[in-house]
Amino acid sequence: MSTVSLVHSHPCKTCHISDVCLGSNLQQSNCRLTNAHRIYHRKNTLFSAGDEFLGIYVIRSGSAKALAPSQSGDEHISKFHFAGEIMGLDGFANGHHSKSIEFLETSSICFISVNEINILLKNSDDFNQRLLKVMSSELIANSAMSICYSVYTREQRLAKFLLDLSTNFIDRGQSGSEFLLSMTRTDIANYLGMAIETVCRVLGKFQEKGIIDINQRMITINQVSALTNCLYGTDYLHSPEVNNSKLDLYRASA
Amino acid sequence: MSTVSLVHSHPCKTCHISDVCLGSNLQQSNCRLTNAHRIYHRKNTLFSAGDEFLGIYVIRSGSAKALAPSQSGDEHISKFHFAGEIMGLDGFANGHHSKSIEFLETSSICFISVNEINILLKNSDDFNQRLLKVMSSELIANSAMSICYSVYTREQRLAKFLLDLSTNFIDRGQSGSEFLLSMTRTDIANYLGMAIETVCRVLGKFQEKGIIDINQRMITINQVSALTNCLYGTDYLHSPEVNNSKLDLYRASA
DNA sequence: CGGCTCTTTGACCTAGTTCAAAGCGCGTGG
DNA sequence: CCACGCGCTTTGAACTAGGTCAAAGAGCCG
Repeated sequence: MSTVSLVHSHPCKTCHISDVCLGSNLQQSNCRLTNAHRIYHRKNTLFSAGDEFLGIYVIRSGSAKALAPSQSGDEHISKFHFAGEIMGLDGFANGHHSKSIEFLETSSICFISVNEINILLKNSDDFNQRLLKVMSSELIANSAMSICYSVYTREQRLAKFLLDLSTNFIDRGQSGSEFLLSMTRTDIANYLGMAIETVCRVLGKFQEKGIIDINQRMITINQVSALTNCLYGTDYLHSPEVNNSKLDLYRASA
Repeated sequence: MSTVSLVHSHPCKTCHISDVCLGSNLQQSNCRLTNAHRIYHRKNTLFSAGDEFLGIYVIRSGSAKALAPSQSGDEHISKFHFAGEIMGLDGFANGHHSKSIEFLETSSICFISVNEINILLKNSDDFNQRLLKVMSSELIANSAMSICYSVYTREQRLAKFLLDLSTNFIDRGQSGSEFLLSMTRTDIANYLGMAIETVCRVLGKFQEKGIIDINQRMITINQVSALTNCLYGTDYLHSPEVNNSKLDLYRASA
């Protein structure tokens, strides 16, 4: 099993996200990847729609948004990316990216070139399986988003958004109940397919009910159960006489 | 390069969809696949959400719908599948299918088992690349659907739906302007995230304008340009004084 | 012919958009 | 240190696209 060639490099085995990273199997072969640790800042672009597909990118820290261009000129945010996720998988289809990636905050990025990918595919069954797994998972996540767009109310969309963020943070060892949003309300509205005013109103309603506290970009989720109920249960929000402890109880027994 | 083992089999090189099929590279190795040519009928199920991932399925003829279950009990149609397409790619993520597949009409299916996939991945770079390509393309198509759900009006959704169907039929060598819908209005409504009544009304409007003719499940598209205008242009439908030849002209020069 | 599923049409109603305007926090320059 | 401007957020009021409800037509099969 050959070692991937390298220039400016960083051994995967010492990377702090190696346990979630697609490339973590590379530890075994003590491989190093070129271009690791490149830093980008807010509003920087990783690549643009139409750019040649040079490789895939692992986000080590920070966050970014994936923008799909539309004929009408404006762009649709198709995904927010967080640490551990892979960006650029859309490039396999035809050698060009169909979306752009723009960072929301200072972020550290690890690059795996097409050449390196091909070598890894040839030499590592594990890498091969992981890549398929990642792409398959993305397909499933997309399906979930489609359902969100096509049948959820705006309240449900925001509930799902907050819950997804929360589990995302938990997965990365951070607090799932208190975190900072790296995106603007406008970004959220765009991503969820609703008007920015509605985002504000719904978040306001959640806060009124005591389900969350929101201060600028700082979010505290007080009652996860109320959010899951909003998503899956019958209209919890429209029966204000039900108190919160009951909701929590209901969830625990469900 | 080894040959894939087989039981009841059919050589890929003689398959009528070999030029669009993922497995067509297998021609080179003169491989055969097990379980080829299994026939399913309307309302038959290929697999259900939660079922173990045994392999992927190529649809040789006919059509099917992919159903994503939701907590509320009802199902969302996440995709219609036609000849040449691969079904079951969602299984790579965790070894189980997240969606069900139900046939819309009598269909012929070719099965490629997990075992065969792994052998192919090991022995054929081409297969490997194709599989990534197919999944990446699916990711891109999903993004397009997300935009459709999140920002398009119901008219635009139906325009996109008809145009997509049309190009689909053309790709398979059939007429893109006259074809039979294999799905019900209810299916279309579910897929596009709208009420069935709205589907009827919009289709009725398209017909009134002379853009399409629709008779039961039989569709004739008279003016592709009007549909693309509906999708991308400014509100064509609300300026009835513009006649169709002008629209066609506009499109040709665009 | 009766019962079935699927489709169409009409009338009403509401969730969510659009438009308008004001509040608010933060960085920059004087 | 303050004032100004700018990007972002919030809130209110009016409007509408599209959903829901209801009922009737239309093909199809035993």
